[in-house]
Amino acid sequence: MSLTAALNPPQREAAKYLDGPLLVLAGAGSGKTRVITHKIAYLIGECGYKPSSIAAITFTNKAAREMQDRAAKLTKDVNTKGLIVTTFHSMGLRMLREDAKFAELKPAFSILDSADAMGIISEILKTTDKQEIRRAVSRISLWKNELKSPAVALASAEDDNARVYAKIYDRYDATLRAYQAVDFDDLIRLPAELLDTHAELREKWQNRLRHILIDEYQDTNIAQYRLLQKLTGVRAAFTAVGDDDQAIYGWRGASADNLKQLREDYPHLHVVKLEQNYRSTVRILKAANSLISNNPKLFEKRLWSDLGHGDAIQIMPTKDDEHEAESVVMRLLSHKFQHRTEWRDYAILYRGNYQARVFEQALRNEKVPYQLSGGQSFFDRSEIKDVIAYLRLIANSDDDPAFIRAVTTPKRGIGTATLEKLGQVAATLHVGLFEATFSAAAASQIGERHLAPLLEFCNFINRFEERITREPAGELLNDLLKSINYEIYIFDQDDTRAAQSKWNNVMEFAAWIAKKGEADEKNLLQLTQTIALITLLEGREEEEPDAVRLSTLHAAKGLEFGHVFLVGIEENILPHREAVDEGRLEEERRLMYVGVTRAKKSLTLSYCARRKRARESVACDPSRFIEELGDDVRMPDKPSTAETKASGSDRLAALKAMLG
DNA sequence: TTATGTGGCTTTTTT
DNA sequence: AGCCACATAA
Repeated sequence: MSLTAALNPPQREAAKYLDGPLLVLAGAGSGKTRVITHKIAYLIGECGYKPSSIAAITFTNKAAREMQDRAAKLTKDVNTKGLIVTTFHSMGLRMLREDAKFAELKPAFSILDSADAMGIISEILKTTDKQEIRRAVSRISLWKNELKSPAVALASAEDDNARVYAKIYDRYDATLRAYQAVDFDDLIRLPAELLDTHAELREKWQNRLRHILIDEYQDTNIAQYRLLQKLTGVRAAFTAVGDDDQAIYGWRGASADNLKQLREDYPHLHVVKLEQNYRSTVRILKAANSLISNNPKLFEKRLWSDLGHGDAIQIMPTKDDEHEAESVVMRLLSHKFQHRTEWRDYAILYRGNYQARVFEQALRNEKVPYQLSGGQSFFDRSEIKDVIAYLRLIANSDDDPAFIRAVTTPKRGIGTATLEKLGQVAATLHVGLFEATFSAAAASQIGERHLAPLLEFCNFINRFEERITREPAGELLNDLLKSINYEIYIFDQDDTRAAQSKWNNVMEFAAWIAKKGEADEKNLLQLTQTIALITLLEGREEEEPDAVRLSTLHAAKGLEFGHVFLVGIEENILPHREAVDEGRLEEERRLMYVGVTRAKKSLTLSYCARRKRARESVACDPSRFIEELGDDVRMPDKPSTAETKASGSDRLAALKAMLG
């Protein structure tokens, strides 16, 4: 039995094509992941590739995990051990750890998260204005994603404004180097630069990897593309799979131009189009096609489906955000009752994470199990970040942001004034805060009363540093938590309920470390070095297997659901106001397109007449995108009165009565 | 100098 | 509802 027998002709062509670079233009629901997993199976099972010579690269850890699962299932009789399935960022991290010295980094360098990055920028700019900081961070990020160094950024700056930002970029990068730290963008940019400048590294990696498959290619940026080019070299053995209509990461430096660029850079590029949609009904697909036809076309592509017409797309006008959440949940309940579906068949998708709150409340009120995806990561919670700060500092004593967080949490009598002084000492000596603590200058400039706790803290860290590679990760972490009295600190800080939840998170983290340490035979140092890239969902996914999914549109890409509710489909939200102001309407439209094409059987859109924003209530208009869905989808003539709060609860009561 | 309490202000998307 | 700046107490 051929490993590609289950594919349709273009899918099979894509899976078996090995004569050079391949671009698969795969519309929504056309079997992208299927092609990639089958190709992996084919390469290993029929072409004799070693699993470890194949890399499949995705954008999120979740997608990577799903791909790993599907590939493993498909190749039951084929051994996939060693197969590399990762995100661009973890691939880059892997390379950078291995070849850190070429980048003048110690192997235990730290990875700074966005909060750390914003903190550094805030210091440089001497401001706390979030808007201003975010502008600088995003500017720098875009430069990094274009592989532009601070010097190049400065040279190519066109006005004073850009020159100022370029100088900030320069100081920011110097700061990172001093901390022996990298940010998320560096995880792509530095490996790409290393391969560019070091032939020996190029050779090493090109020999190791014989075929690379990239999912969601439309969302790659220049740095990622360059990394791919350097990894594949002249053989250019890669399969890029993407859909320009689903490019939604332009703000992160991704550009569908990369799709065009491929054609120019690889004249022999073979292109396969997948146009049959196996996911959605004709009605949903028609609306999606109608919507996206308002965007200029890069590659001509016509999606079709033979899954029947299906239900009409529903539009739900509501009074305000609370009413919207209640109405959606109610409609969901009645739909589930009528169709005998599972909770997991439903998804509620929205533009911004903040929109989730009202829906969570409404779902909780009705005891509907739900799972929140995207949003704040487990590792972004303050209590987890506290613990990680200790680990980071133990691993890398140059990591000043980690030092500051750890030394002040829990409070140990060291405040801003002392840290300020220590910072000055460190700056004149050109060392980190940790090392500066032990200097003669510190002894002379910082009073005994404040220096003593500093020294005690640093010695404490040193003692753990000696143990970190020797003792089991779980035990050592528990020891650390006990030593800093973290539980007491947590319960002092918050009321019992909040504290308990925080402490539970810490315990969950500790348990996760212990388990991971044993399973992968990794010590605490090794675990610390990968933590920054892992998200909450990895460990918790199975807890609530049958639950309604709450997700941002961005985080929903690549997923599909029987029944989808797109909520808050209003001007200023989708499309987002700033996106409209800055002329980025097309990407907003693609975001809407991604939402529409998540649905298999039914699609419901909702919007509010008024919405609470900050403290006051503001009037809202339905999104222009609703009209663009085509004649088949009609706006109701006037805001429906059928679904007011009162009648809503009545129907809900009736429904509950029926359910007994 | 450090730790804690209060009032004003705010929300795009993610590795 | 949460975060930050600022003011005040220890």
